[in-house]
Amino acid sequence: MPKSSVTLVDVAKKAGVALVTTSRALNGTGFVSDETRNKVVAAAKALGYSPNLTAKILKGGRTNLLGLVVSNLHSAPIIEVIAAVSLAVKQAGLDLIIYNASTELGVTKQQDIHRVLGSLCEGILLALPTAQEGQLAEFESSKVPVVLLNYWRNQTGLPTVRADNYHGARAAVEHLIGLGHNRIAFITGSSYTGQSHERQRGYQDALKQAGIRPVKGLIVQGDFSQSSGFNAAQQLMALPKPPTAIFAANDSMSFGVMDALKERGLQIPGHVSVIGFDDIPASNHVYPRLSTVRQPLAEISTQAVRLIMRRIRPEAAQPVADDSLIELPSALVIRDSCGPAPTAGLA
Amino acid sequence: MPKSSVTLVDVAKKAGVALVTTSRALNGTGFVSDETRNKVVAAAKALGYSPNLTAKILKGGRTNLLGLVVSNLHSAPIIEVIAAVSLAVKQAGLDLIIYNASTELGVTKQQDIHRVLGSLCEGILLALPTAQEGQLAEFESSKVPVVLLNYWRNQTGLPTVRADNYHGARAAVEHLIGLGHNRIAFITGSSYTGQSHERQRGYQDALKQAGIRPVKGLIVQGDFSQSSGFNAAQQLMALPKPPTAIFAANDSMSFGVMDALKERGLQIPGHVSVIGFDDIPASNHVYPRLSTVRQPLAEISTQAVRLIMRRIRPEAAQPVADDSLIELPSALVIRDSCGPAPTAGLA
DNA sequence: CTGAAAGCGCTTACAG
DNA sequence: CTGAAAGCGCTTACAG
Repeated sequence: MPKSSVTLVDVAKKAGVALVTTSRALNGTGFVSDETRNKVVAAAKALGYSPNLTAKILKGGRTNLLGLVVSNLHSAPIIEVIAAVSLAVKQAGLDLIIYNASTELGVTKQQDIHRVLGSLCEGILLALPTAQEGQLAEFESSKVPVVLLNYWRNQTGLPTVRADNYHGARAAVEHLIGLGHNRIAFITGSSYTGQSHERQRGYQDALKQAGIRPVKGLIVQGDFSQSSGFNAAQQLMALPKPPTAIFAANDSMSFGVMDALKERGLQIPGHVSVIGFDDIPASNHVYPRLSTVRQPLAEISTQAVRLIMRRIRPEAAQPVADDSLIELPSALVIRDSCGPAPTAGLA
Repeated sequence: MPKSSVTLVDVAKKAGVALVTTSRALNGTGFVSDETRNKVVAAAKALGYSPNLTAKILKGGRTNLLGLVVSNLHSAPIIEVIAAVSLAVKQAGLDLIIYNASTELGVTKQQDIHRVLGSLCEGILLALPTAQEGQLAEFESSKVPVVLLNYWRNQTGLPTVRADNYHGARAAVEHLIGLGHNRIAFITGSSYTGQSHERQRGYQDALKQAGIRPVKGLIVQGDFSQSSGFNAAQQLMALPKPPTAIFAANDSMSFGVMDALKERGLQIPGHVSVIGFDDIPASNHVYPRLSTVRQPLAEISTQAVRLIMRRIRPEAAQPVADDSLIELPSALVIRDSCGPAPTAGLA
């Protein structure tokens, strides 16, 4: 039984003052003479006192804790989000607790998350791209503020901060078109996050705008994984008229595409151009360096934290009109994986 | 003020029974008639009651929470650890809270971690390869059980579960020697985790055992990052007598090595063999697929959770002799990036 | 500037 | 099977 924690009364006794004075001395609340404070602080230190957070919370005090729920640790963007949220929360002077709600875990009932985080945290950030309506319901009636990050799947009453997938995808495809490509393939991601759909819409509108007739076979189903990108590229390059450029719905699939292309002895971008979406750190390290669309993950995270903070510390926030949906622009990042379309004569 | 949470007394009032009965009915503790239980459950549901975790904790109840502290989200192995620990904790019937103690966050004083996690969790797992003695001191006197994962940096009184880096590295180098290589380079990781040191020791002993004279210039300093692997490989291949095989202290650096080799037009493993350490998921997806040494991260995580569980739920554990240091074997994984040493004649 | 009292929401003995 | 009481460790009014 490691139940031997020292409490405030122990410190009070040792310092020879009242319990309440001890509390004040340690928290810097109210008036305490310097002499008393020093005595108390010394006693606390001598005893190795550390306050019991839960008692504080129960008393209605602020926990200074924010919760972040994530559902897929094996996705590079989510790691960026975690890092950025950690930093933003720190800067706001609070602490962050992360909860892994991976569905692989099976047993994870959304109710658990809410029970645990709901009574511990002052606010909750949800990075749950695949969450279904039912899962969100619990949070919609939550007593603590909740914000959604990069959520596209359904309508929801919850405030949301996300990237503009549509215009980012358009920019990628327009870049390719500008390089002279007109046989441009698209590899989709999993359909259930909604993000892939937005990117596909951007792809299709860019083609239409340029007067390029869409070709059915040039859209291939992927699932955001590197190997699905590999397979999709295999399939595309086996076409009678293979594409000269491939736009994958995320960077991971682009890596798979590059591998498949290299295995066929094809040069990037000499023979085929490749462009991705996300701009994860690895994209700047592969060879050739991947052109892609940058999701403003850091800014999304910062804004989401700002939204939460505005709700839990209204006194420190400047009023803003409407912030129930913030959509941040994605930016084209041009590196080395896209080049001019090979001329027909040489192809 | 979202202070409108329904409490046990609300439920009790609505159900028309005493507070204590409500508690029992909801927790399945003690005797409650089916009729009463049904009434209570119905009332709780109608009110949308969700128990206040902190009050439970304060009463000395179990929190059913374990904490995991990590320090570098941008390392692939740590992600595996998080995933595996999440799963193991789930299977043990508890919940996991993750705390990001990245030093990039600057402000993170170890004390915060301890204060927050210490009063919330029944046990704490520390995946802090770079932690210094001082940082660990706080945890050594902790009232809640603490276990270290993959810690090598210093001596510590804390129970530790880790991979056998030394024999894993030896196996990697012996594999290379078996393929006829005798100019084998080693790229170190950051020195401050202690892991790189162990791997280097394995490298050196394998060479010695085979009667291969160590060459100073064949050991190059890296820092576990992909780009440091790239640079190290550049440097190595610029040597008058470049190596025919490169052993990098982790997989990320191996990727950098491969990129550097490809950029020089060298074939892997035709011209140069490459082997890494970790076996992160990407290693099976790069081209060519990377031979490496597999850290038993999943098993390390499982064992660490088992250690904690034994301490916080002694009744459910079978007694074991000594478990203050568990070292799990690393396994050689042979894929496509290592081949026979090019014969001098052809080189 | 310091202290005695009440209470946060819950559970654990102790009585019926 | 059900209930009244005490108390977990702390903080916030309320009095001196």
